[in-house]
Amino acid sequence: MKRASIKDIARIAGVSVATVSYVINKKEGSRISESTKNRILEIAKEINYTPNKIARSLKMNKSKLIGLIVPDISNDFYSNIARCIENEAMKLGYTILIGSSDENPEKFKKLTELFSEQQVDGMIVTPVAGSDEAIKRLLQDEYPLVSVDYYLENVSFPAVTLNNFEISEHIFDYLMKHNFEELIYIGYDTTLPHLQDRQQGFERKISSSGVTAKKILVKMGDVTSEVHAGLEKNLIIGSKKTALYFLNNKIGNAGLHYLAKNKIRVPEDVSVIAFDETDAYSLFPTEITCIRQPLKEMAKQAIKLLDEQTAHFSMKGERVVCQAELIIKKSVK
Amino acid sequence: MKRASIKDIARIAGVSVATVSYVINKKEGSRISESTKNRILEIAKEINYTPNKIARSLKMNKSKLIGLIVPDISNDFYSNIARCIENEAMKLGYTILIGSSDENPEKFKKLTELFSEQQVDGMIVTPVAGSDEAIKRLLQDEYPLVSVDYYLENVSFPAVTLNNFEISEHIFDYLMKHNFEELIYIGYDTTLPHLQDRQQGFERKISSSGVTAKKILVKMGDVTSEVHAGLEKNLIIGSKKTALYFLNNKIGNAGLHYLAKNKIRVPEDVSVIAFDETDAYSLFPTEITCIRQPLKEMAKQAIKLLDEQTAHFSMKGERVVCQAELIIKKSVK
DNA sequence: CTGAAAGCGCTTACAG
DNA sequence: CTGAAAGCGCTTACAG
Repeated sequence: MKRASIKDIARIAGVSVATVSYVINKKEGSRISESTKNRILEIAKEINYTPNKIARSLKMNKSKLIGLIVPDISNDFYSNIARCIENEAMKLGYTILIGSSDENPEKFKKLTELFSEQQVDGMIVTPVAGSDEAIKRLLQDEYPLVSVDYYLENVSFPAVTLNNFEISEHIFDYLMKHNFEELIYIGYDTTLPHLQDRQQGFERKISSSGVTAKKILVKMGDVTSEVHAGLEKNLIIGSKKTALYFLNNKIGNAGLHYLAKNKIRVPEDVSVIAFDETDAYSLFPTEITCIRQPLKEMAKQAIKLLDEQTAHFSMKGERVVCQAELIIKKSVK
Repeated sequence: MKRASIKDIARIAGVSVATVSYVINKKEGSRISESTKNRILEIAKEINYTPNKIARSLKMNKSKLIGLIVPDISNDFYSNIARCIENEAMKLGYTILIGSSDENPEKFKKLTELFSEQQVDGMIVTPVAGSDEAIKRLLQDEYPLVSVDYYLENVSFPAVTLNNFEISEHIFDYLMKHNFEELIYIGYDTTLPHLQDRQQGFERKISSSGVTAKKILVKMGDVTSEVHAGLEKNLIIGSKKTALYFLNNKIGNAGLHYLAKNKIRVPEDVSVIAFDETDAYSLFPTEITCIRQPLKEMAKQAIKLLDEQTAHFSMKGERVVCQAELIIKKSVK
């Protein structure tokens, strides 16, 4: 795998490496004669030259690499946003390094270290509970950083988030139009603020309305079985007119799985609203009313914020809030 | 983002960069005195030193980067295998660069160029129709390469594949035990050999059995609508005892979506077998009998083959065939 | 219009 | 036990 270098071209063309470099990089400022330019370009093609970006990176102190840390790239939501980020990154000439943290702060830290050693120009991360330390460290080193989905309260850096609180309020209002007697909402048992926002938006409305509401919180590790157990215990078909609100896609999947398995009809027996819009929902007999996150927009903003950071690092911690959208289908009656 | 270098440590410790390098890399051969060793390590920690892998890569001609090219990282199957590859890669100290080709040979080529410029140590790819040119080029440059899922007939390089032909034969035998009068199978309209194997294994059995079988081939671009149209036309509920065989996860999703939407019961109205095992299937009211690909095993083999290639490049083109498994659930009666 | 030279942060064979 | 030096493949300010 011996690759041709700028030196080889220079030798063959009988010019200096500087000249070759100028030609390859199409610098307009330094004017090389057309003839040498053409000769160099021809030789480059002939010997199959491809630039060595690593050498370039070393010299330029820019790798054009972005590290992306998600909880789990095999999770539908994250693979979808990763795809959007990939697209936006490519547009600006960046390539994506990917790592999954499994919501584990140790792994998260390892990944940040790995990526920073690989000299990524910045990272897009979804922090996890306990990752504050690692993040502060990166910020201390003035590492460009943007968080998507999650944000942290006690650390200030740019984040692309969702109007979680407001959309949950909105969902409550939407449900209330249908006169439900009981609401059951299922979320994570977590300290992560963006997920708490989702719950609290809903809760604020509940408390000022007097409707019966049951909250089920599940551990991140064992979503499926806890969601099933929670519904088993709390969902009594035929007693009251009930709506379910699943606060993210994993919970939504587990919840719908439970309903499918137990032949509980939607919306005849119970109504459902689920956060996130995933392909999987389409296999459920009823089209699911859901909350769509504007993934493309979020990805675009994240890359933009990151790219700005690479130019001028700032700790401002501006937060870009994207607007989630309620997609009304047929699962609420 | 000025980072400490080996030089800084050397200066502070009053030793040469060579000494620092030896200590940092824990070379046992060259024995540095305990006292300088400790001093260096302490300083490194104090000034927050992290090695610059790019400089190391340049010198060593090894980046510890692997490029992964899949058709679409947001597709459930590929994000799952990507996750497995990530895990296996990490074990050997590799980091993953990701790119999606969208089954587009131009994009595929771009990604190979991008990754090779980034000096990846090798690539794991799923070739697409028309990517032969780009692949040959890589092979010419003696670029370590492994294909997963897909393989190419006219180009020889290591591949991790599935026993597609045999598992389809096996599925036929399994279905025949249930005395179906009609089989409908849906696959891609493609020249890719591994997908043809899936069809042909099935077809060989059909022709020697005399059972009625309908083949539906759909274009890769527009799976959902074509699957729906195909089923609309060919699936007549109540006429014959029928089984459906979906040849991959995208088709499986589209097919099950059609059944769910039209309230066609499984297995009462029609039986179903689907390739791949995805979370999405769990939202379907019936547990789906499916073919599980051993993703972990495939990832492990892919990384192993690639790692071997980086040590000694060979064009042998050995093919590792992994065994798919029929997971019997409740969708066949 | 072109080249010599320094330097990015490392590693390593060699010398002492 | 430690250091001087070359070199990986680039870029770029400077000189001519």
